[in-house]
Amino acid sequence: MLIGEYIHTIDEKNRVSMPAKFRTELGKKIIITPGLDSCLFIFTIKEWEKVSARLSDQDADLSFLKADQRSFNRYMFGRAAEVELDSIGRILIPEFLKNTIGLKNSAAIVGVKDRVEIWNDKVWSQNQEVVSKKAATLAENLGSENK
Amino acid sequence: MLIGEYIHTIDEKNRVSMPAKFRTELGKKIIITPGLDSCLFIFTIKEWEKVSARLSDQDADLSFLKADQRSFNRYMFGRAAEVELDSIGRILIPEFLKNTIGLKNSAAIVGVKDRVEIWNDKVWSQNQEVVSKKAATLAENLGSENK
DNA sequence: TAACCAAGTGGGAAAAAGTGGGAAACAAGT
DNA sequence: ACTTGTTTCCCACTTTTTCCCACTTGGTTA
Repeated sequence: MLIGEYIHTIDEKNRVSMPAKFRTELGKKIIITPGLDSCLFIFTIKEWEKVSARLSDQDADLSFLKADQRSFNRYMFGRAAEVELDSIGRILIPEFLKNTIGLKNSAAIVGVKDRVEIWNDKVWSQNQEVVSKKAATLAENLGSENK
Repeated sequence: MLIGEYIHTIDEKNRVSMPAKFRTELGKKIIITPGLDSCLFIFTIKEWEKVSARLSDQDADLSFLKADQRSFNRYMFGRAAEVELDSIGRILIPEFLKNTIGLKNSAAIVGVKDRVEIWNDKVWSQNQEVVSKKAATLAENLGSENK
């Protein structure tokens, strides 16, 4: 399971070290896409296949309109990239993805169970501050929805 | 069952000794997360699997489509860490978790049935004072009511 | 009371992880 | 073919983490 938060540098060549703890589970090749809430999503190849199959499943009840589904798919697929880890575990972040979430030279790399997220580190910590205050409430809401 | 309160030192390398009484029950690997009420939770791997499964199920493959689920998963998994006890029973507290609850060089380690909690020792003792006063009042009220 | 043991604390040295940068390989345009 | 610029690969430095050993303290036992 991918968990934990790491702050790593993005160097002038757009390289970032994957936290060592993630490398075994991620494997050598990964898929990186723009995510939601201004971060990037990183999936293992396997996970990506699952996710993309479900997303493009026309019958799936994703609770949004078909037109929306199409645009959403363009967003997810059209801007996805397959990236390889170099010999010491770094990945190269495509320039266009870097720009979409305003990455500079420091990123938060976060394990969220089945995926990894990449954030502008400042945005990440601000977000977490807000969320941690709401955590109790969120937990309760999810608890009741999951019924 | 995990019970009792211990005050232990956090050294310069962020290490804390698990109370010897907890070690057998906790096992070699544990999960440490931010808890509620400004403390950290420590779970056994088993307990963690139960907790995380319950809180994140929904539509597992596409759980990232729901905003609340995303925030909560980020909080839950992004700020969790799998930690191993060293040969003499110490754990390493990740810097980011230490900061979230303002840990300095002394911590209260408390057994709470299925989990262990870690508190800033001052916060812990203040909390306990408040609670014990309430307890006394409660007891008195109960005593007179029970007439 | 001395010797002993278990638990907690501290610190040095080796190993691993993260960072930076140069040079080879490749591509594109002139 | 040559220059220019980008990408990839590799090496080297620095910092952090991990592993191991040793000291201390308090309680127990001979």
